Amino acid sequence: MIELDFRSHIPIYAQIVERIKHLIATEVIQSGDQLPTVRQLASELQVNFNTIARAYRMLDEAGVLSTQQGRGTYVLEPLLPQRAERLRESALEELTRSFLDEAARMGFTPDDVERVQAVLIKKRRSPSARDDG
Amino acid sequence: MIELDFRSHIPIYAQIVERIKHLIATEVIQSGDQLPTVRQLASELQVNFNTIARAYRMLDEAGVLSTQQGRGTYVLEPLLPQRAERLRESALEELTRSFLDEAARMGFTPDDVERVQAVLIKKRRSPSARDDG
DNA sequence: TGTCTCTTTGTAGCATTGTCTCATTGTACC
DNA sequence: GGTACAATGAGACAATGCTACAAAGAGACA
Repeated sequence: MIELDFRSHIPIYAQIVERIKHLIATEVIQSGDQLPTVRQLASELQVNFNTIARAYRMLDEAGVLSTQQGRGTYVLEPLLPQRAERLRESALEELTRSFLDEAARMGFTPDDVERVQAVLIKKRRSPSARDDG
Repeated sequence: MIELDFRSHIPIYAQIVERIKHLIATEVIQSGDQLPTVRQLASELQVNFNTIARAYRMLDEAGVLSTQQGRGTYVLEPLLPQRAERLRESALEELTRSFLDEAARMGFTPDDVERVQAVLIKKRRSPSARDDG
C-alpha cells in the first residue's frame, strides 16, 4: 500500500506522511479506519518503528490521525471544507517542494524541470499522442 | 582495504573516490553492500569524517552509492556511463510523471500544479523573497 | 465485579548515521 | 606581502535505529 524510495533524499518519515495523506485524499483509507500499528508498518516497510511513529505523530499534530497509546492509530473525520481546501493546497505545495528538491538534488535546474514537465503535461492534454519513449 | 597517499597532491577525498570506484569495479565490494560509516572509515584512514562524507557524497551524486542519513551508505547497481546519461533524463521524466500522477490523484489539474510550481521556482531564484505564507 | 497478568499499543531517551556551516590550513596567483 | 580558493577539520544538527517504558485491552480466576 505504501512504497518508499530509500535512494531519495527525502526523509523516510516525510515520505510516509505524504503517502498516508495521499491514501486519505484518495479515500483508499477513510475516516475511522485503523492504520497498521507502528511495528506492523515498520516491519512491512523495513524501517524502524520509531520512524513510523514519527510520521504518525506528525499526522496526529496535523489533525489527520489520532494516535492513542495502547489502542492504535485511526483516521479522523474529514475536515471542514474550508480547512480541507487549505490543507489540500498546502499538500500540493509540499509535494511540489519535495519534487523540486529531489530534481535539484539530481542536478536538474528548474528549467530542466519545466521543460520536461511541459512535454508531459501536453501529452496528458492530448491523449492521442503516443508515449513511445 | 583502502590506502591513501598523504604526500600525493591528489586530494584525499578524490583518492577515496577512486579507490572505492576501483573496489566496485573489481567486485571486491558489490551492489547492495554497506560501506563503513563515515566515522569508521575516517578513523581507519586517519582523516576527518567530513572528508569521507565528501567522497561518499560525490559517489552518491555519480550514482555509484546511496547515502542515507541515519542508515548508512550502500553500493548501487553499476551503470554504464552512456546508459547513465540516458537514465538521468528518463529519471527526471519518471520523477515528474509520478509527481503529476500524485497531484492528479489529489484532484489538482496541471494548471494548479503549474501555478503553485511557478511561485515556488520564483522564490528559489530570488531567495531574498520572504515566505510569509 | 474486581484485579491480576500477559499482550499489544504508542512513547521517550539515547546512540549511531550522514549533513551542514563555519573555521583553519595550504597553495596559487597577483 | 596580500588575496582568493580548494581541501580539510571541528562542532552542531537532523534522520534513523535500539532499548526500556507506560497505557490500554483481553482473558483467567477469585
